[in-house]
Amino acid sequence: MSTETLGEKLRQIREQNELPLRKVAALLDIDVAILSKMERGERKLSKEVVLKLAEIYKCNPEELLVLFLSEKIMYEIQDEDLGEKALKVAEKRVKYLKANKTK
Amino acid sequence: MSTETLGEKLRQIREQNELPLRKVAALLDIDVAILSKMERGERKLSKEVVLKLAEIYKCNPEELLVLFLSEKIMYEIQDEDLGEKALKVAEKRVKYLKANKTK
DNA sequence: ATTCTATTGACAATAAGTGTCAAAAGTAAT
DNA sequence: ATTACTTTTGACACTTATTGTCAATAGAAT
Repeated sequence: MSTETLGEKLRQIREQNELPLRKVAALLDIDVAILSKMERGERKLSKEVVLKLAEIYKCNPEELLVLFLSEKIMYEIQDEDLGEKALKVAEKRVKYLKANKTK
Repeated sequence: MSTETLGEKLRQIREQNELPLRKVAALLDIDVAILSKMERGERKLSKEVVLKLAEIYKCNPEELLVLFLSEKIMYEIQDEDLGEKALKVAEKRVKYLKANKTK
């Protein structure tokens, strides 16, 4: 199982594409320092940035978005003993909401 | 399936115990207004408040805490299409962490 | 040494969350 | 309808988080 963080994965992709922070930051229209921190997990990524990065690197946004969301989730439950139970309850609710979306 | 919010459930329990907001708020050492808002979902509940309420109402804290955590999770994924996938990834990671906790 | 890249920390600006209070609204009983 | 009690609402100050900007520093490559 992959235990890579989103930031680490994004850095890896950027290096594969041989793009410097400078250029990517320019495309994102954010400061290099922020992007650097995002890749190292010192600053939070936003959904918008993740989507833009998927475009820039021409990769499937879904995988990145799932990782992005799951990290936000992990952050909420931290090391709670009841984390797993809470996840299961959340899953049931999401399914319920999806089933009743149109109603 | 229960689609009740934590606040609604807490209000219900309080009413079953026939306690006014005033008294519970005093026990919690918070303002009545805040408790009122918490029960109606206008203010966020904290883990501490949830635990204290479980004591006050003499009910099992686990159920309340699971609901508390799952609401925080739901808040993060909102109505994201990928929410369910993200939940599954988070679950895998939690299990992984739990398995490697002592290492 | 120079150039390009990346990291760090300080700082200000902004947004988000919290606590306090008092006025207003709702409820029930007499 | 007045009284007593409970609850809701909104304004406000206060604190805490988050975010953006910038410049100095460090690292790597040539």
